[in-house]
Amino acid sequence: MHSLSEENYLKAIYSQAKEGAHKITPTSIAEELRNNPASVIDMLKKLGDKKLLNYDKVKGARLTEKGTKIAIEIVRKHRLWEVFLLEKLGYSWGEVHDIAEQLEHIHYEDLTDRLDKFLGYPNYDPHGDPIPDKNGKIPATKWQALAEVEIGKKVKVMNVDDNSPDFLKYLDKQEIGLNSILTIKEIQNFDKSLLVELKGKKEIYLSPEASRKIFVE
Amino acid sequence: MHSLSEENYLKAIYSQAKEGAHKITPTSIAEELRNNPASVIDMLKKLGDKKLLNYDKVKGARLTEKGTKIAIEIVRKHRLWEVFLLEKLGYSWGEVHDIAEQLEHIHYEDLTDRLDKFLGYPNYDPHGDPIPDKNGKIPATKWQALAEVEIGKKVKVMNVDDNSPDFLKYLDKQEIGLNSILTIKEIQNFDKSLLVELKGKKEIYLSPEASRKIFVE
DNA sequence: TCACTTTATTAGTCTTGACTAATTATATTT
DNA sequence: AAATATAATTAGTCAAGACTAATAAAGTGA
Ligand SMILES: [Mn+2]
Ligand SMILES: [Mn+2]
Ligand SMILES: [Mn+2]
Ligand SMILES: [Mn+2]
Repeated sequence: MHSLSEENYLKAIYSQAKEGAHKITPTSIAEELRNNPASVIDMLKKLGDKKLLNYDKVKGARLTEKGTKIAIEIVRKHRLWEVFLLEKLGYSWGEVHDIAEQLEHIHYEDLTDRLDKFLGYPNYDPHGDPIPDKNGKIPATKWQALAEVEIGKKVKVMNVDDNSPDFLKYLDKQEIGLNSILTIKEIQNFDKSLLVELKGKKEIYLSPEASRKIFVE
Repeated sequence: MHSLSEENYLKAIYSQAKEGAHKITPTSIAEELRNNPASVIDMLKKLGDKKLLNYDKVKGARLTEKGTKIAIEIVRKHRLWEVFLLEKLGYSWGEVHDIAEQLEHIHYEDLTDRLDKFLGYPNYDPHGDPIPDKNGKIPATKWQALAEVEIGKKVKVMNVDDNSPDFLKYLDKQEIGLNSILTIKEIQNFDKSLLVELKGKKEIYLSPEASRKIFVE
């Protein structure tokens, strides 16, 4: 098996690739892992030796098939544990991420699949992120940032792009969660803030930053 | 928080004390952790500096109150996770220990107590070991080794003293588990093997080693 | 008591995965 | 193009936690 550190690197690189980063650099990885580029370069060398990725200055870091597979397994575990923590232990969606960050590194024959079964084979985690299946297949999702939605449209919240406790607590306070139904009432000209109607409840203003982190269909 | 390694040392020392070891030495700890006495001495120094234990050559290692508290928390987590793995994920009692060995090191506010609640506040783990409560209280148990039971007595299996997959698989094959009802039929003179009747099922021979690891009431 | 065996301890190394500081490459501005 | 800023890389260090080999201390048996 791979060390906790190695796994976190693979996951970080995978997630940047998934977000469409055109080049994954020591600096970008260091930022994500909150460590420094010199450390990252050491690790890139090591993971390169293990054939889990290729790194060169021009193309940046790219996971090999083997590396991708491992990253996806960790993502799968992470998201399944999040579901567990929310549904079975009653944590809020703002708390589950940090705990799953640890649980994702527990390895044992069959553990992930049993957890999956126990949870009833969920397709999405508490933040609306898709859970890879046993074979690493990930349901494609094609949601739209709330910021892109036209005025007047009625949409459903499917995903949030920022799992930080801060942001999620902010949404909790606004009473926005997954599956909330929103209608765009106004877009402020001066800063692109949105005025949205939260179905049946109230109207609220959302900052442009927030509206770029909320995905809907 | 303390490192995974530190926690494993505290747990090892705690468990030897619990078993009534009159002196806990670098060698005995090294044996339990499958590492070597020189490493243990380094760690004893470190844990001593942190006031988690006192070590001297004559008295051996003794946990302080603070050290004991931490050890009990880890034991609590370990046993609760074992219950989870058995009851919710369907692992056998021979598999749960190794997984719990990893899970016991996951830390997060409230996690243990929520798990406890989710599991319905169990009192014993899958091996019959008592689970410390929220305050570290451990239900006293006063069971008898099967090896000590008189001929003719009918007893119930309450605990097994060896959590290794090997031993537990051996018991599975004999169809002995927690709560099995046994009647001692014969004690072989030449080696103290027991002939026991497994209620309603069959008669089997148990080696003296096995009968010292099975606790009954 | 003396030789022998077992334990404890120290000293020195090693690996992992960080870090800082210095250096070299690349990009951006002027 | 030169000056400047940013990014990548190298070199050297460090702490944690392990190990081996060497030495010191206890314990045991004859
Ligand atoms: Mn992680
Ligand atoms: Mn998530
Ligand atoms: Mn452990
Ligand atoms: Mn147990």
